[in-house]
Amino acid sequence: MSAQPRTARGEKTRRRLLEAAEHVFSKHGYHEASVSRITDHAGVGQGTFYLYFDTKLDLFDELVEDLNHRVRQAMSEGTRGASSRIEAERAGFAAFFRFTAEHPALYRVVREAELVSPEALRMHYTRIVEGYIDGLREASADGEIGDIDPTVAAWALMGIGEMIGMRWVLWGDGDAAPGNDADPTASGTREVPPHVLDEMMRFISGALGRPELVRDRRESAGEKEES
Amino acid sequence: MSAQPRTARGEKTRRRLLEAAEHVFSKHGYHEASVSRITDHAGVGQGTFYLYFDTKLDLFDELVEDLNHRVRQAMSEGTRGASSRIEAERAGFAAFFRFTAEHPALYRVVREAELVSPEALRMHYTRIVEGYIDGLREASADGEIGDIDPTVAAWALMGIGEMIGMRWVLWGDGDAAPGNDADPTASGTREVPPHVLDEMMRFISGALGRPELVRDRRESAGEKEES
Amino acid sequence: MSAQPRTARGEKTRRRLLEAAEHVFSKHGYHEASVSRITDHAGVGQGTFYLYFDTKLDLFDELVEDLNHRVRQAMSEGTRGASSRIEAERAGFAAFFRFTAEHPALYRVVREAELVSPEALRMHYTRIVEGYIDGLREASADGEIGDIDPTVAAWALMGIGEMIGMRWVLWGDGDAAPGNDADPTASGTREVPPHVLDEMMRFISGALGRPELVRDRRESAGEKEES
Amino acid sequence: MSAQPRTARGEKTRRRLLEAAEHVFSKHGYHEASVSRITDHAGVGQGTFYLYFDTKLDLFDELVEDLNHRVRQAMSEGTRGASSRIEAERAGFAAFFRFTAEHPALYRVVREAELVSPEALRMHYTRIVEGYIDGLREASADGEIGDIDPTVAAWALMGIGEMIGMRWVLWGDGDAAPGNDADPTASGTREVPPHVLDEMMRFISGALGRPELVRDRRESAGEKEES
DNA sequence: AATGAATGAGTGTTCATTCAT
DNA sequence: TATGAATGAACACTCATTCAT
Repeated sequence: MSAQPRTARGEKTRRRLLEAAEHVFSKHGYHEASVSRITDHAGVGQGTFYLYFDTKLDLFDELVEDLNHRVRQAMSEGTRGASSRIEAERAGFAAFFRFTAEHPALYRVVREAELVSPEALRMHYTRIVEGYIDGLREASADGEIGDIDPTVAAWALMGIGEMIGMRWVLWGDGDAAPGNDADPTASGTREVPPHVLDEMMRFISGALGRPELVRDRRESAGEKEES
Repeated sequence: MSAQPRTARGEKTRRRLLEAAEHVFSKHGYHEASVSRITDHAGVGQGTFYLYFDTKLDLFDELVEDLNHRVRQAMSEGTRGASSRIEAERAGFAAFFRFTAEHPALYRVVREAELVSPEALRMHYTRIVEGYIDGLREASADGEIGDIDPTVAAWALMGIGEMIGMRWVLWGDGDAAPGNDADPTASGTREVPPHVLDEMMRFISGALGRPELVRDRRESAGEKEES
Repeated sequence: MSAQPRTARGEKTRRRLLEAAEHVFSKHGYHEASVSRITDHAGVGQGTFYLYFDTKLDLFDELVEDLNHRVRQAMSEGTRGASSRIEAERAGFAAFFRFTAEHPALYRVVREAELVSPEALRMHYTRIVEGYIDGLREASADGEIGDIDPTVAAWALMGIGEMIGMRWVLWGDGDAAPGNDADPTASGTREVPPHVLDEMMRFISGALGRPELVRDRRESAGEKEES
Repeated sequence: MSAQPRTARGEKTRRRLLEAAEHVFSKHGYHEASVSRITDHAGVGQGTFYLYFDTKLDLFDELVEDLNHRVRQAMSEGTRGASSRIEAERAGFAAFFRFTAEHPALYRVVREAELVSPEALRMHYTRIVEGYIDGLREASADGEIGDIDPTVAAWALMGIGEMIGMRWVLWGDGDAAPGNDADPTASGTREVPPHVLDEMMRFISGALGRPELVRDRRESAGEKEES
């Protein structure tokens, strides 16, 4: 594993490297993000990198893990205080999208991980999914949702979140002219439009076996628009 | 675009390169798949590559496009003859998973595309999604499904398919020891277990607003198991 | 040596290649002028090149020789009918500059020849210089010029012509913004400004030992300007 | 510009590369002088090159500039203490020829520059010419030479020096068998024979409008020989 | 703890040339 | 006569990593 700093100064340097890495990875991806670019961005010498990380891949794995902690925390904070499973789901997705918008690295780094560090990627998804599964199981026990297989449902939810996030957060609302090579991060600040979130939640509510919730909201909402 | 061969011999060589590329890209990803590895695999000289493709990226784009045509064809063939939207959906997913199992390149190449050729990736997803949208709109007009926003639903379906495919087709059934760097293609021959497909379809049926179908099937199925 | 065409059609193809070569060499220099660029420009297949020339260098040598014939012819035509050596000299230089303006290849190709085909370059200069020497010797015998060593004088004249040509024909009049990478040929259409030619001839007249000619012209001209 | 070394060790390495480059460029010209040949000659790894120079062209430009400084310094040192303009001119040319003999790179590199880095070449000639112009203007003000246009005269002098240098320094005295591809540097150790320098100076003296100086020397010299 | 110098294997790409048709 | 396909050596350049200071 990578060496742990023994002093406060070292601790600071290590953190600087991690932050620089998130920035550089999220902008350029794993392969284009050279160690020297990272150290330049962190303002340290090139050799310093190897004081704290064994290899570039090492840093990558750590970054994925770190991001994983952070999304999950953001999501669980987002869902705290939700009065129903569906509400919790919605809050969780909203938190996920917000996090994605603020840290596009999540997307770019994680997607590339499939080919760079498959293990890290599986761990990442599995951990998030486990959170879903727990929630779904509880909700099922409480009769809040139908008796769908929580594992399959959890992976499906994971996929929905990832794809909707990519489509609306990462790419923007689709009218934006694509091909903005200049700064791929630029589009990362978008939000998922409210009606997309609404429709997505109706989709999920139905999926989880409480169509009445869906119908309720639909009736109260009155109108609905097309995307 | 890339130069077209003017003779039958050239045509054959070009196809050999494309096939080699699919193999090498799917095994190593874009960055590790060097041009020389591709030409070696195709059994041609390195210079020959540039007779048919301007750059490595050029070939990549063409490959993504080619795969896109092929999945979509596989899916539309799979759905031909389905008697309802839900049945069509199921057949489409089954075809998609089968294709993925046989061409793991789809996954690996496409996921990496986000960082290599974003435009190609957007095109890829967008085209598949458009097919979904059309189907959903028709089904909605026929009263077969609820009035969910077809665009949002389509992207959600795309996400579900991708994630379930990654989880069960690419990774295998989860008990398999991971970390098999030696030949990541190996796990690509798995199938999505039937009950996973069943649960996934129940999830989707509910989502699309015809819970009665769900209930029906559930009752007729009698038992249900956990993943 | 390079093969000679046996038919009229072959003769035409060969000439097309030579013309394309002059164009491409003069625009890009020897190294950047690939055989394929030449054949493309000539509108023939790549293999056709080797029907008429053994190597790229072969073509280069032939081109230098061809250009040499053409400049010398242009110069001797230019001097025909001159009533004095000095007048002949002036007419010769004017013809040389005109030729250079119309065929920038002369400059670019010949200068690069030093490193590509030294023999061709020596031959080129030597032949032109020999023409000068003959003329100077005659003029000296006629008492038209002083008794300067004709060989040294001839090389000096060669140098003057080349440098003035580069400075005023190739580069333009010096006020032109440099760095015109776009089309280096563009500047090749300039002329040597008349007063530069005048001053150059006064310089040469003095050098050749007939200062009275210089004085005469200077007096009749009255004014003189600075460059 | 290219990165500057931050330590003494780096400084030494950079200088080694510059020296190797002069050697290799002067022997093979820009195109044949591969980076690996240069680094081999310098005894450093190939990657080291890019620590100090951004590109091969970068190094080339720097080398041209460096050579330019050095010739001009050699020339101005050579002319120091000359008692007349004509004497200064002679000393300057002698210094120029000596430098050329010792650093054939001047010739080969500079001539190729026309096609490799036109800007560098123009700068090179222009700077030398500016030195000439200053000297000529002074001499003209002192009545030492006629009132020839100094700019035109300066370029003419530049051309004479370059051509005579090529003919007698680079090629040797003309009897030497040409075509010595093996080591083109070999011929670079020649000197301009004294009588060639004499005749060249008579040519120039006449050109600059002080024919009496010419006559004087001619009379005192008595005889003259052919080259 | 920190660094800049150094490296060499590796990359994508070009090109003069050969050859079967 | 003419061609386009094929080649492999060569090139400029990058980069993760090591090491002396």
